[in-house]
Amino acid sequence: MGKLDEMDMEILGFLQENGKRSYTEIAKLLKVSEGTIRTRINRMLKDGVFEFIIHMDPNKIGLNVQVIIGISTKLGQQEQIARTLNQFQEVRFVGAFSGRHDLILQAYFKNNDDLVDFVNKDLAKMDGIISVDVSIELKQYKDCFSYIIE
Amino acid sequence: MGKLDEMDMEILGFLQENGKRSYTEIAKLLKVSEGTIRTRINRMLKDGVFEFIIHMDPNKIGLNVQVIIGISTKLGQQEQIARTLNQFQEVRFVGAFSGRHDLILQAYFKNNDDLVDFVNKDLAKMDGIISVDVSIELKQYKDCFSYIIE
DNA sequence: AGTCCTAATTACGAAAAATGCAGAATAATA
DNA sequence: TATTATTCTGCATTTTTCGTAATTAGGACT
Repeated sequence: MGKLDEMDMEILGFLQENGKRSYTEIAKLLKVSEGTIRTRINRMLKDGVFEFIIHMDPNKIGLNVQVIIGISTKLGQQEQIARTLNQFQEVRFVGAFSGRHDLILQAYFKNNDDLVDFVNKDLAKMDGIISVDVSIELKQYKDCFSYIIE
Repeated sequence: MGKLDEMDMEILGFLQENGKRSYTEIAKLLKVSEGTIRTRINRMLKDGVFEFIIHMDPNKIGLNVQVIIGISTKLGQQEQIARTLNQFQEVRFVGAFSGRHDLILQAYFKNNDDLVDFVNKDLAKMDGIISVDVSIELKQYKDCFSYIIE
């Protein structure tokens, strides 16, 4: 999988501003042909460099309780716990981390009851969890997906 | 801003699988006209229900150090600190939380040096920060954007 | 029921974009 | 320089989007 060159990064730069930009428009901006942009975008998609998605506002679709949960796990059980967490639709993000918590996850719930059920039933059932540290989001200041620095 | 009905949620359900689906395709799937899908998508975009974006793999664009940082702030200075954090390109997410940390942020860096600079220079300069708890991502298990549960 | 009003849906032609490929240009290697 | 592989361009075809007008559906009210 070849490395990205300057033009690839510029294409990503335009797309991160607006995922709906057309090949044609980007081609005009970069003064190359439409086919060039198309080839490069398809290659990057194939290589998993990026994907076209939608970003929904959780609150607007009824997911009003957003949390970040730090989990300490018993040695050797981290991976298995992470895989179990993966399977929950409510869980948006799971990662293994160095630092205070072994695993950190982000999850969205309709309401507090659903969160409490998740923590007290689903998490409580899992073997190998030492401790759980729940942080409930009170206010969101930033949630952006444009992290190419030009 | 009206509430979303069943068809809106179905449209979001299709788009969350693939942000490139066409009006035409979704229309066929839901057995309505293309114009209906277009009208509804445009209304949801106007209302901020969702947006079309790309999701880049940080590692594939050279951002190999991903962190979650918890920050404890002095009373009354949280908002101002959050706004300062917003301005950093490296910072992808900032929220105010209940729990152990007042603010939690997610950020991506090219390398450890850039992370260290951010923590020891940028964060250290900010007034009102009591403590900082850096967790470095070792492995990502899940990072998905499909959180409509059907 | 019937009328009025509003919002949602459909229909359709025109413009724009995506797609599939062939051929030209470019770069890389021997 | 010749050769090969890769990238880029140009163009015809198909598909999608877009603008808009006509139609339909659903209330609210008499």
